[in-house]
Amino acid sequence: MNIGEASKASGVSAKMIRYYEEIRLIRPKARSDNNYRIYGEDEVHGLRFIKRERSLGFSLEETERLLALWQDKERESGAVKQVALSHIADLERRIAEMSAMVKTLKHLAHCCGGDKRPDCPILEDLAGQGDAADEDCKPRRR
Amino acid sequence: MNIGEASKASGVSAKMIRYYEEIRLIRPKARSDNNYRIYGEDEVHGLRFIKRERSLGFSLEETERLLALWQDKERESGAVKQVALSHIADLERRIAEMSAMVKTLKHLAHCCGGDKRPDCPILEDLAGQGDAADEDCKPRRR
DNA sequence: CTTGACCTTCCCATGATGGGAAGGCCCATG
DNA sequence: CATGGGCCTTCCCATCATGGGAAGGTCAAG
Repeated sequence: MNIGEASKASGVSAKMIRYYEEIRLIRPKARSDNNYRIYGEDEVHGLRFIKRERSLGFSLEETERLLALWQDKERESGAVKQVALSHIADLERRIAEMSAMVKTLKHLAHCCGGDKRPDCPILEDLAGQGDAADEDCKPRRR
Repeated sequence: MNIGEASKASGVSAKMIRYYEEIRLIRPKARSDNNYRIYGEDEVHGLRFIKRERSLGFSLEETERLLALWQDKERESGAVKQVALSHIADLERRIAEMSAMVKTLKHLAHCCGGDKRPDCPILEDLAGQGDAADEDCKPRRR
């Protein structure tokens, strides 16, 4: 199987397959006479594994660990679970951060007339004059 | 004010102040005889504005737009609100993506013994043999 | 006058991905 | 057999926001 065929079979772009090789995640089974990379079913399976991990937000570093655990038939499932739990915690921390941003922004946007007038509590807050903790919108001049 | 003093006053690193200058977000008021950048209160205010925007997750591109609107006293608040709303939508999309990841991972982790045995539904899912839609955990051999 | 704490510019690195150039290989069609 | 198109190869560059560090200039305190 060429790199193009492996790409189609796995859903991973040829560019990325070469990159994963560079950082030692996967290697082609062999090179053909004309120096083309040759892949088999195992490699394609590995690529799909990587793709699924990436879609779950694992970094390539975590991916490397999980890939090693996957190939180690003697692994302890606790090791895998630990990687997963730590990743979950990381995701939840980022979600909480972004949710806080959304909350603040929604409050500001709610208080902003969004019309043709220049008064804008969003800008006031960004400029540090705002009072983001205030539940109510400041009265606007008419 | 030197770049170091402006950095302390604004909370933005000197490195970043220079970078913001390079991409034309802010400029020092002047250069001193010895070619040092000189900042005034206005510039520090601008830096704090940028910092607050970044902390709310705006990209530097959005930051540039909001900064221009901030400085434009004739702006229409609707323009600002639109940037904010679009950013909120973006954040919410990313939160939803990550929440879906967390949900899947939690299910998998819940089903994983996390012990010394090698059986691991997390790896099975990653390998594409799993059944992530299944609400229940598969029975494990004892 | 030395020392240390600043400042300047310039280059490099991150993480994951894509774009593109230059050159080689192979197959099908004229 | 020749040519063209579609692969493949390697190599370099760009992204986004940030930091690290080198090499060299400047300034103030001891």
